[in-house]
Amino acid sequence: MTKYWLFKSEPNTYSIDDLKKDRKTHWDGVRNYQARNFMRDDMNVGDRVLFYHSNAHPSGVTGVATVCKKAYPDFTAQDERSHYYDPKATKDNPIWVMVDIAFVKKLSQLISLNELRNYPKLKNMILLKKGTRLSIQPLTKQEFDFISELKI
DNA sequence: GCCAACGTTGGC
DNA sequence: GCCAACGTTGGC
Repeated sequence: MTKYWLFKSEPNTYSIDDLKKDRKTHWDGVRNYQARNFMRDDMNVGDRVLFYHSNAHPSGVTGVATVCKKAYPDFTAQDERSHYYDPKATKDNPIWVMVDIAFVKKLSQLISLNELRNYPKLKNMILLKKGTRLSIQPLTKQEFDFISELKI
């Protein structure tokens, strides 16, 4: 069954334009157990992804992507030179995983966090709940469809 | 297992 | 840059 997700990224680090240029990328650097578990346990090839710019001006949804490779070890956790290095990660116990995502489309206009807050249909979105900082969040099909069709 | 201290996220 | 909210760490 297709599932729906929201991925946050700081555009300074990796933007929708970077993904458009690269066509696909590995989603490295997730160091939160809940987000990891979503990737490891629930994500499958073909799942749909909303691409969200965080720490941006403004922050908001900027595009759509799709999962194109199931979870596998995040090798940056074992690379001492990486910003994402985790000394506890080993070959036998990589701890952290990543998936690959592929570019689908960039929205004609960013849908800002403020705009999202205005839609009653989205009032239960995890993103809009106070205090949630999860960088990978599940969406309902209704949420995904509604948002991805707001701007062509 | 509790919880204070610390680090991080991310909107503003 | 500020700071609220949250997750993690580590002493006990």
